[in-house]
Amino acid sequence: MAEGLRERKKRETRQRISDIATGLFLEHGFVTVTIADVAEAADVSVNTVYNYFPTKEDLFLDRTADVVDRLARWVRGRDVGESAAAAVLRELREEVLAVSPRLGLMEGYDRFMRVVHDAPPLRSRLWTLQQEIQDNLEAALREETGAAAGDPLPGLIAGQIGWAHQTVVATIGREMVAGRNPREVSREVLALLDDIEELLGEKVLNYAVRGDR
Amino acid sequence: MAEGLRERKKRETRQRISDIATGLFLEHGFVTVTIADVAEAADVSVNTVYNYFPTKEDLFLDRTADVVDRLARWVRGRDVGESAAAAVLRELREEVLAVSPRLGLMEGYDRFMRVVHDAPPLRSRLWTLQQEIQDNLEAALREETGAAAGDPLPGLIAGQIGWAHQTVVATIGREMVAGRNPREVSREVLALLDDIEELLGEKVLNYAVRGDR
DNA sequence: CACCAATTTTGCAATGCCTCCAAAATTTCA
DNA sequence: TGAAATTTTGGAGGCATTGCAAAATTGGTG
Repeated sequence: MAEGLRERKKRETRQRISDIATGLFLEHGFVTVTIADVAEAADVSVNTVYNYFPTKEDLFLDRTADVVDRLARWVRGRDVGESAAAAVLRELREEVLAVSPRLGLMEGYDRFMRVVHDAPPLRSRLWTLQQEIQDNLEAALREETGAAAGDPLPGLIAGQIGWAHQTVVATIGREMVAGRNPREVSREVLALLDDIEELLGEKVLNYAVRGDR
Repeated sequence: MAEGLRERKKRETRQRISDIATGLFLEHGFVTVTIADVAEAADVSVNTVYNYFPTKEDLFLDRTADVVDRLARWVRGRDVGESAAAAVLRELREEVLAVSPRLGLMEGYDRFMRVVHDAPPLRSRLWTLQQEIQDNLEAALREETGAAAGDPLPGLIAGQIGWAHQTVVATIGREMVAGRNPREVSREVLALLDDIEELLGEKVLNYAVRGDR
């Protein structure tokens, strides 16, 4: 089923606005660039920008749909005999070892993080994102373990796993902003992951182990 | 040395604005009430409000000076033979057992939390507060342990202890908003603290034990 | 008391995010 | 081609926040 001209143009317009906005933000910072600037550069009206993006932050932090499910997906996909925490640590190690851009291990990520760093609204947005990640993780843990409704454990475990993930991401961001190169940071974060695993309690590391069959 | 008339009036004006603002926010919510409303109710100009409070959020979240040091203070004051985490858990248990208003265990705290709950800027402010608490804790841990500059452990331990604290505070807030009464919540959170302690790793629970002498 | 200096309060203008609403332009389809 | 649906646009306005300079208040001095 072919996609209509209308849909295509909408998608293109949206993408163009997002790209131009991102470019401007990377160049001049988030606070400096106004929505009017973006609109003018994209050759649309200010209202059209608001047609596609509810807030200014959405212009910069667009592709976050897959990251909100990341931890939940990793947990649901854990191996037989593997716990939720172990699965997340394993996936984290794989990404870090592969110097994956998904975690920010890429050339130019420092510029991106710097923009976020000195724009409070963007940092605030990342916090709510982290919250969503953790909520989804908690929901996944509840489903996977069939925990009772009043059981606080899934929330607590989600908090611990979320902390580990958040710590890794934050460290990568900090080091990249500091000007380090991705491979260096990768090596360092692998060591950090070992430290993190050593800190986690047995209960955490053995929660929601996937049974046989 | 007596305090001049000028200083006294300043302090009084500031307090009056803060009180009136808090009252209005509790009554009508944070988003609904404008700064102009506050100014009019306090019988000052809008600019005078900004003279005392940098942002609207500061009108509601004023007295936060002591809370940013809380965890660091608790750690610095830990007993001989007691670890940092143990000290924080002990202090938390004492506050919860005493149904202390400092953690939100008081009649009327639900209204306060409800205002925060549905005002994104206020929640955002609380996140930065939590960050400050944790940074101060990390600094305290570094001082107390004399950890090397590059050692990631103080930061990680601060993260774990901060998580425990944050979890307790968040739970209290959630339950109070749900309409539960303080004593009930106190009992529940004591159980939660046991769960939390069971989840923490040995390394965390034994970090920065205060030596003899 | 009268006056000067420091401090505080206030008014005014402006910027920027964001919302609402209705008119104009564009695209789809019969 | 023409009506219907959709998108774009313009304009007005609310609100937080900032900057600036005038006006009011206060403290101390002669």
